[in-house]
Parts: sequence; structure tokens; C-alpha cells
Amino acid sequence: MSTTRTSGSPTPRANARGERARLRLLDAALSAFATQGFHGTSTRDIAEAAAMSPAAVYVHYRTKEELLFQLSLHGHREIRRVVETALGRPEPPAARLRGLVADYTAWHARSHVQARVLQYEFAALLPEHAEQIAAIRGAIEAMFQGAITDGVDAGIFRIDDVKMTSLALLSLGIDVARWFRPGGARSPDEIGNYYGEIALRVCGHPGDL
Amino acid sequence: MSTTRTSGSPTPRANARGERARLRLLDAALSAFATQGFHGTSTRDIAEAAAMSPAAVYVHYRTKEELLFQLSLHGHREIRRVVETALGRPEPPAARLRGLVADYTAWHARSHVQARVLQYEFAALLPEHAEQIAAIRGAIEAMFQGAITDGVDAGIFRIDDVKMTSLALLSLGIDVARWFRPGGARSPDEIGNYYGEIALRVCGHPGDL
DNA sequence: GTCTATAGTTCGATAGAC
DNA sequence: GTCTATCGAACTATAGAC
Repeated sequence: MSTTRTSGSPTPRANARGERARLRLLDAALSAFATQGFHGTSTRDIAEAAAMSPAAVYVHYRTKEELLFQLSLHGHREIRRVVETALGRPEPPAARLRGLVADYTAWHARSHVQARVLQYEFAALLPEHAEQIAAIRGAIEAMFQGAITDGVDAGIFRIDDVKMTSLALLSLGIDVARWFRPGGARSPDEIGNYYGEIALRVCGHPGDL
Repeated sequence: MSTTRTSGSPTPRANARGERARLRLLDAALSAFATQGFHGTSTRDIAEAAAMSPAAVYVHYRTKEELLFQLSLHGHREIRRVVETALGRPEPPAARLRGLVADYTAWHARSHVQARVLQYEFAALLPEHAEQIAAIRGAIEAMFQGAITDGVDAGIFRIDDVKMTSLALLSLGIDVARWFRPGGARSPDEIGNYYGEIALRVCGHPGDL
């Protein structure tokens, strides 16, 4: 993650103390945005949670929106890496799609706090930042569609509409961030595995029934 | 929908003019909450969109949160009615589940503005109001689980976990409110029908593959 | 880099005339 | 029921000392 530097520090690399403060602020903002939303969170909330004065926030981040953008950018890159890793495994199309949906879903459960912010606070981003995030989302969607198309071309998936099916599988994973609560009946991995099987059924994979 | 009366009007039934003003405010609040979120919307935004002064809002609603609660309550009752109607049809379990998911999903596409508010602004409700809404959500989830269990008992669905499957089908419908944009490639009914078929596949209904 | 103090704005909600 | 005017609080962000 290439963080945009905001301070006028003369050294090219930030010192350890400042770096720790930056991370504390990101962490505080993440929790607050996840539970109260971007607009429901004040910079004072963030500062207090990070054990700093309200003014100290602005030494590290120019605006409250920049905090949201950094969180959203980092999170989306993390999801993209999860997807790329899942698709990088040398497996046949069915196992690859199952693994993809399983990993994507498990990530949304395990990182539900992070996921809530980047999936549901998108509208609070500045237009230029939203555009950058939208590009990553597009890449993720394209990879899902590619994984489905692979199975169709191999003759093992039977579906009418690749794009609609892709949207459905993405929805399954994303919405987990909305309802998941830690300490529930199922662990993130269990939910992921279950949803991976569901994905094969959705794609009409014969061997799965 | 039994609206809570807020004015001190002496007549037991509000007059037509006041009723129209109330509806204008609800409509203005709905649009604003859907696009900017509850906390991102000011009472001035709502008043302006309803062509009223900021003060006039408070003649009809005690607080901004009451506007959200009325919208959320009305919307959740509407969804519950959609689900009840779908389940009330005299059909075998498979057709009933397909119709249920189709109607539930199509509603979230057709009423995506309303759906966005009631699915994603739940956290902004006061605790006592959130509790009331949660009860309706619980009833809806129970009806989904019932529809799935019917198919399992009839021996036509093959699934491992009724609750998890129910959550997945609910997620499919709800998340449509997040990504749906009018004028897209598919109409709400088409999306609903497609998702109805997906639901049968998710439940492992043999006749569907 | 952190603080105290505060500028300047906007917020939710109310008072009181008509 | 609607308005103008406004209260008091909270907001984002900045100034300037250390």
C-alpha cells in the first residue's frame, strides 16, 4: 500500500513514532466508520480512540475523507490479492471457482469490520477517489466472470448469464459483512466452505448434486 | 401503517394538507437517506427537497430519526407482505421457494431506493425502534427457513444447513439493492426470475439441472 | 509531532409571529 | 401549519506555542 504522505517532514521516510500514530488513527477510524458510518463519525471520535488531540489528526491526514480513502484503498487491494491468489492455484475450473468463492466469502467474514467500511461507505468518497476504487472493483468482477467463463468453456457449468451469475456470487460474499457477528454458530472458514459449495450449485456443476 | 401522530392538532384525523406535507417529507427523506445516508443528510436537506422551511419539519416529525423509523417500519412491513403473499400461493415447495426468492429479489431491485435505506441505515435507529424492526426481520427470516424446510421435508431439497442456506438466499435479494441501477441490462422482474432459479439450484432441487 | 485554543461553519431543534 | 429568526451544541479544520 503506497500511502500518500501528508506531513511536511523533511525526511523522505517517516519515523517510527509518526508511523505508529498513523496506524493508530487508521485503526480508530476503521472501527468508528464500521459501526457509525463515515458521516456518523467525527474527527474527535477518531482522535479520542487513537488517544490524541483532535488537532493531531491533521498532522497525518489532510481530511477525514483521506482516512476513509486510505482504508478503502488498502482493503480493496487486499480483496483483490485474495481473489488473485485463489485464481492462481493450478486447479480445474470447478475447484477454482469453489476456492474463489470460499476465500472471498471467508475474507468478508473474517475481516467484516474492514469489509463493512469498504463495501458500504463507497458513496462517501470524493469523486476522484471513488473512481480509483471503482477500477479495482471492476478488476475483481472481471476475475469472477473469468472464472465462471472458464467452467462454461470447459462444458462443466450450465448457466444462462455469466454477468448475472457473477453478481450473485459476489453478493453472497459481500453481504456476509453485513450480517456476520463473531462468536456465531459458524466460523469464517466454515461459512466460506459452505458458500463455495453453493457457488458450484449456482453454476450448475453436475458433480455437486 | 399506523403512523405516530406528532402534532397537537385537536382533530383526531389530520387534514389533507398536513397529510400531503407529511408524505412530501417522507419522500424527501427517503431520497436523501438513500443517497447520502442518515448521518450524511441534514434536516435542512430534507426540508428543502420538500419545499418547506427547516422549522416546518418539526411540526410533522419530532426528530430526524423518527423520519427514518417511519420509513424503515413501512418498508419492512412491505417486504413482509411480499414474503407472505409469495408463501400464500398454493404451490408445491419448489415452486413456492422459487417464487419467494423471485418476488423478494425483484422487490429489492424495483424498490432499491427504499431498500437501501431500510437495509443499510438500521444502525442509525434508536434502540427501541431497532428492536421493533429486528422483530420484523426475524419473522421474514423465519418464513424463508420455513419455505426451505418444507422442501427438505418433502425430500426435494438437498442441503446441509437450513439457516445458512436461508441467509444466503436473503443475501442474494438484499444485495441487489446495493448494486442495482435503473436502466441496466436487466429489469427487476428478470433479475427476480433469474435469482428464483438460482435459489432452486442452491437448494439442490434435482429437477432444475 | 503534539498540544491548547479557536476560527468559521453547520447541525438539530425551538420560539414566537401570523 | 408555515414562516423568520435563532439558540446552543457539534462539526471540520487551522493557528501558533512548545
